[in-house]
Amino acid sequence: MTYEVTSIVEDAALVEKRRKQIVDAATTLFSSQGFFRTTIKEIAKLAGISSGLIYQYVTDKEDVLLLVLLEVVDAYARELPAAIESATDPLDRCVAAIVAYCRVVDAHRAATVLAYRSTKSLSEDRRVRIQRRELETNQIIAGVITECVRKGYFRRVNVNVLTYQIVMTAHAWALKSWYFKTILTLDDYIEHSLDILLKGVLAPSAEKKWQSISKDMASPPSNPSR
Amino acid sequence: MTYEVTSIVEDAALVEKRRKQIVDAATTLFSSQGFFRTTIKEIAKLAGISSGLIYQYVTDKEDVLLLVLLEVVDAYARELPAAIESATDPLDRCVAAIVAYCRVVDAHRAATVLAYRSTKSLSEDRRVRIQRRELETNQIIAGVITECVRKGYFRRVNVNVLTYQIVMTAHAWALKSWYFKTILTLDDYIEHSLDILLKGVLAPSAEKKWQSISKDMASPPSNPSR
Amino acid sequence: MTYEVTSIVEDAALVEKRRKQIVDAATTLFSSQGFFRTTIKEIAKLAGISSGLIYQYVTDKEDVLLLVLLEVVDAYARELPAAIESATDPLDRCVAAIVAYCRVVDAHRAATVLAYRSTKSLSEDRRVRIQRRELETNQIIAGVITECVRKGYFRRVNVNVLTYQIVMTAHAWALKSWYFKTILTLDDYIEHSLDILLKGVLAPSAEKKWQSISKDMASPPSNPSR
Amino acid sequence: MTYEVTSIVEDAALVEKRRKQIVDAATTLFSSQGFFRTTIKEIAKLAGISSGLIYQYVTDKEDVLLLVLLEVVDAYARELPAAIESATDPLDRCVAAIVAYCRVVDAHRAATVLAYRSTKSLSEDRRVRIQRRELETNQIIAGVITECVRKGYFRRVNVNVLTYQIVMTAHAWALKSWYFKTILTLDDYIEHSLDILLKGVLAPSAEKKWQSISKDMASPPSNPSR
DNA sequence: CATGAATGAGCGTTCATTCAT
DNA sequence: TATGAATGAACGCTCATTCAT
Repeated sequence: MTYEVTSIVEDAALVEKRRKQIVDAATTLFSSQGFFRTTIKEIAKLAGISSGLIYQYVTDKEDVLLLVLLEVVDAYARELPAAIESATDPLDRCVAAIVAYCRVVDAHRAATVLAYRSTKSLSEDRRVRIQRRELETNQIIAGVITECVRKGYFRRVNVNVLTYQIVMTAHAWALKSWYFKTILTLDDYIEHSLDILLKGVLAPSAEKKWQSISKDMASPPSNPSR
Repeated sequence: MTYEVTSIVEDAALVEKRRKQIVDAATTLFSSQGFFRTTIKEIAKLAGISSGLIYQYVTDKEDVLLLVLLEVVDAYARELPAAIESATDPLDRCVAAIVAYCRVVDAHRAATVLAYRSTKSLSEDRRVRIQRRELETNQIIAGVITECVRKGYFRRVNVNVLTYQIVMTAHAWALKSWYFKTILTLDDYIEHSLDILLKGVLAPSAEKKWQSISKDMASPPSNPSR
Repeated sequence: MTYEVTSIVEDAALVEKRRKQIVDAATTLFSSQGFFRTTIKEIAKLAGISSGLIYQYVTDKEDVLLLVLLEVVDAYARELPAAIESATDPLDRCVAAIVAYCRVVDAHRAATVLAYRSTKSLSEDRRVRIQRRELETNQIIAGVITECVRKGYFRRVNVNVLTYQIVMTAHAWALKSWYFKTILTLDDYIEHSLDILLKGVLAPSAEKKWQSISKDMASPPSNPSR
Repeated sequence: MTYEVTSIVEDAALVEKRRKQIVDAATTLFSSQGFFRTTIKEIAKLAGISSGLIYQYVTDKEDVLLLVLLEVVDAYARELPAAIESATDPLDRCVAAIVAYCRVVDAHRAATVLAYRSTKSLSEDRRVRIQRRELETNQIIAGVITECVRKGYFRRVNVNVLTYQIVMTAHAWALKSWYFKTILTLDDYIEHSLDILLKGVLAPSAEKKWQSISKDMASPPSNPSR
């Protein structure tokens, strides 16, 4: 997970450690105050180091933002595959992927919102690096969808549009948490979203299978018609 | 459309005119450079007035942002109802609402993205005002969905979740336009999205009606399985 | 005397006034502490304005240095011609030029030293501008030398080398004033320098004329052999 | 050649070696970028040592500058006497001294300019040490001039002024090399300068001797009247 | 002796905001 | 009402110097 962000310090372990301190502090601060309202000195203070030291591990304030955003997209890239591997049947895998994605978003809620707010604060080339990673993650989801289509579970839909529909559904949990948090839990949200999204693409022949999966899910929608 | 934003100047018509100049300039600049990278001087210059004058119509730089964001959410509040009124049957109204929402987003792509980027730059109370407006707009959509459910067109889904699913679908066109623009047109996007979203909630008895609506739409998905 | 240094402020008279304040303050400070040890805030304070205001009249700290150095070279360009015009005979004019040059240097001692210390702190293009002005001033001296040669007062010497010999003689008064001030006065210095320099280039036929000029000079070398 | 600059390290040979590394690196960097634009890290890197180590051999960054400038003035003090000893006749010795001085300056062009730029960056007491050395070197030249005067080769001129005239002539080759390099070679420059300077002080009786010396010089002025 | 990570004071510069005109 | 010159707090960043290893 080398970030291709150059550091003056050579000791790899130290770089790892310091960067973690910096990124952790910056994530907290950027999330609550935004990139521009956060000062390098605040980051340094929260990270427990001096402000000058940050520049031994990073070239720019923008570089700190890049590191923070990479951390988020990497969390997806790390955790999604693990979730998928737990199952073999395409439909199971698809559901697992969606559930996992939503949970990762929930765990990184602040950082997810930050990505939407701050990606444009990056220089062109750094922004492109983030977008490339997002596409890579999306390919994982697109992959399981394609499996489902091949296996005849899904009717023939536009895979890319469906992929983003799923992605946006997950992101919405973070982006609109100020609203959702007032009306339902994450598990409810996942249930309802799966219900809406998958019902729309299931082939008739797969509906029975879906119902059994649906029933197995831990906490059934508590309030289906609110 | 009094914005509850205090102005020193009393002549209402002049206030209207100046604010329009300011908001237009600010929208352009905020969208391309972001809130923090844009200076009051730049806004003044583009608006064709002096920087000092801005403070006769606004208390703060943040106030300018508020005005800009209110403009966007108002565009929804203005144009959605118009689209809905064109039809009477709930399903037609629902489709019309979704299509209209997507088109409004497309017309305000930059500003929509801006809303996601910059809402958090507002102070708590101003942010809440924006969110309240967003909810009001969403109520319009929730309304037509409820109509569809009552009429038996839609099965009993969580109306609020579905509403945001629709909203996020429309917003996604703006938020991920860097990607979508490379693979399909707005019309294609709307088609595919409707296909996925509505199929998932239509009651069996309404499917025939949906098919006829679907067929009437100008440009059918040109590439359904891409 | 437009300095081709861009200012944000448009009122020409104000620009003139503020720049004078800035240049005067900067000249004092740069001379006593050097360019790098002097801060913008110090300049602002001494100039009686705020630090931010400086950037309305200058783009850079380096720009302030440029203005200061231009002031010095302009002093030469302004005062030399005046001194020369006072006489018509080439030899008289040449002596007048040298004397005048030495006096200008004396009046701008600190700034002259500054030019030697700090010209290299300028960016390439700004340094070139200064050098070009220096050459222009030198042309004035080279001109009177050429006149003297044509008139047969001077034997045929390398005009450019002699020109710089004269220039360096004058500058030396500033550059080595820490030494000269301990052993003689400016007038003495001029006398001795003229004695050495001109004797070396006078044609035999002009020696009589030189002696009469020499005798006319106010304060004869008080200590010819020290 | 103990520089009276205190070092923590005791091994004299090592001190010598390290100081040479440091001074060599610093001379290069100071000359091209100036004292303030050069960082201790850059010096350390070019010297092939760590930045911390420099402080074992020097107390200050300013101390490094002192060492560098002492090196230059020492070059004069070292090489001038050698040049003079090659001849016995005062006039020969004088010419040899001037020629040698010019050549030393040429060999240390960058460092000579550096001395003019940076001497004032030193603290008072360190600056005085440099000036004292400069005066010592000048005494060598003043010495041969005095010899010439005693021997009747030179008329009675102000020895100190003439000494500095010579010194400045040599320094000018470095200070104004941006100009001279475009119009003549070092040898031409020396020729012309000697021609102007010495002609002005030669007693009539010594002119013949001067002419024979002059003729012996390798490359006669190629362009005497330019 | 030597290293280089760490510190933190201090600088140039920007820009929202004010206010005399 | 309108202007734009003026203010000054605040920020990102640099770098001489120290010190644990």
